[in-house]
Amino acid sequence: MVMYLPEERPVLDLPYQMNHLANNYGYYPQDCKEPICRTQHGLNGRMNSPEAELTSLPVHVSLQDRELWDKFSNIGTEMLITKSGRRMFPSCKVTVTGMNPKVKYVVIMDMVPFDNHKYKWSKDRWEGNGSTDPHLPNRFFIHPDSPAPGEKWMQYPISFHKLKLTNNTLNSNGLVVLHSMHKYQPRLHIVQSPDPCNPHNPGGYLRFTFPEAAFIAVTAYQNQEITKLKIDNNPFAKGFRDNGLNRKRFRDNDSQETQDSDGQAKQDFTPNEHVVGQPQKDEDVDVTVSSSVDCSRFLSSSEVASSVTPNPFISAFINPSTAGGPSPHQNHTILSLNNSLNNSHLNRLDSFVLQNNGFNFFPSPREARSSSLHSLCAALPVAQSSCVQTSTVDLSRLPSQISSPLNPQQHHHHSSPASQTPGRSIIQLQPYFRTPPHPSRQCPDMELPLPLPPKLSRMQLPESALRNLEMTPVSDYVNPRPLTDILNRIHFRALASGPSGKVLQNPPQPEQYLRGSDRELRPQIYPAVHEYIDQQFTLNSMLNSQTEHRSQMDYANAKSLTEYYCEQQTRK
DNA sequence: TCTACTCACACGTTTGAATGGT
DNA sequence: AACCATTCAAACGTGTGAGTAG
Repeated sequence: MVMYLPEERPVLDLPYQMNHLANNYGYYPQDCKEPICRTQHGLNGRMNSPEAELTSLPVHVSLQDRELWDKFSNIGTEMLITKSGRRMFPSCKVTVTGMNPKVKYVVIMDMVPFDNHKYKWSKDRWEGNGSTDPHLPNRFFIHPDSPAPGEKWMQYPISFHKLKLTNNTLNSNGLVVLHSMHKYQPRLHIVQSPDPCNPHNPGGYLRFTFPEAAFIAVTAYQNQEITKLKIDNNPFAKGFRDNGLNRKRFRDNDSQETQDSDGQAKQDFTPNEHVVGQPQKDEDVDVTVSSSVDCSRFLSSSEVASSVTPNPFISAFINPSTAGGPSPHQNHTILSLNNSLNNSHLNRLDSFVLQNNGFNFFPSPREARSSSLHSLCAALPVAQSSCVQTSTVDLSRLPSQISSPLNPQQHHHHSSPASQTPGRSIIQLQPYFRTPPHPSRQCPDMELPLPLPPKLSRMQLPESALRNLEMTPVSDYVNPRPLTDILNRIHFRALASGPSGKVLQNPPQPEQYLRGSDRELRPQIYPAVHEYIDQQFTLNSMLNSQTEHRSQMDYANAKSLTEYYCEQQTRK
């Protein structure tokens, strides 16, 4: 486990080191963890402690590849944004602990402004360049494996490497839209599916931000050291290593760079490196199994009513009769919500959905609108064993300590701005499961046939992990735990995506799965935090928009995802 | 002139279909 | 027929540098 010592982190000589917008709480002591929990009860705003499920769990999140992130952060991370979308490098990979292994969760990521400033690259450093452009509507990247049981989320790091950034506001291909020359930081949302056994329990909602993953969005790299770091660490950029000598186009150019014995350009940013307590590479044995799901759809507020297909995972439950069944490449959804979505707009959306579906599940459009986050989750499959309870949190009681990612010494306490945080912020939810869960939910998912896992990419394994595999003593091959772990994880993913693959003979039992807390490597731990209510509304609104689609669903006959796919298979 | 941005390009990786062997 | 390993080509991800717009 790697302990993170904020006081010892290097201070980057950049303007605007303080993060005024990112309600971020990465450095709370664990007992300061405060959740967001939404419920239809508890108007008093108090957290009914024993009843809280997700929010009462010791859920912690830690960012993976801290060594790499620190290298970038020490220089000033830049992320390329292009019209067609660019992946992040490093990508966000997080490990989660403390979830209920049996309860299903939706994991979402978005980018939030780091501060109120626009930047410009001046010679060799970033400088402030006026105030920020109007913030773009949030677009949320729902992890393609969502929903999945906590057991699965905790088993291996959750990778968001397929998240793409763009500066094209018109792009509707599932990209997260950012402003160039602005600073952002990733934010993770963990949303618990509500328990159909207990309609009064809408589950909970936690949110985490990662200040050391903050970056400036650029259309072209400004800092050559960042370029060099990317080339040296991103396998896709191998063609540019050796100072580009591998490239035919530049082969004739003489390089002035010093080369090491392997012909690799030496990195020269060491003066700024000050990585505290980072694991040695050889110790870094975490393995991330990437998802094979592709990103291609998103849902913006303006498109809510225009028949945009939501996440197939979700749509399978929204309308099982029309969903297309399992696909080798499920789309996942990015939702775009405009905070300024007004009531009239919402009313129009409600009317549209209700009228066009000829289906009046919601007692009223208003109720549909207020259904919020957990209405979406109600449509998601929920683990049989989940018996979560209702809880309420009084946000006004929560600490709001903010730490600057680049200058942690500047920790300070500050209370939530009155403009952003009402004294007591209670999110009310309406549960939509009105009947007991389908009897087939008595059958645990584990009994389903086990599809074969997709191929493991060498690139998705850290170099150290590869070295470990290559150097593993013979005796270790007798008990190849890493591989079984990988297969176990893939098994879990496959369960979530349907029994469409091949079958393994001995599917592991749930008890065999590693708990996240059992992992050896636990870098920076992020206790859960609360957020300002307006930001809650952003996600709230986002999920409301999905709720509009849910109106097609007959909740009385809601099926689990695996159940649905089983039916699809049987029909074939 | 400067800055921010777009695009085509070359190179490397990933992916899945096709093929052949057991 | 089923399974497995290998091969191959297309698709994709990457930074570069020339060109463009304001």
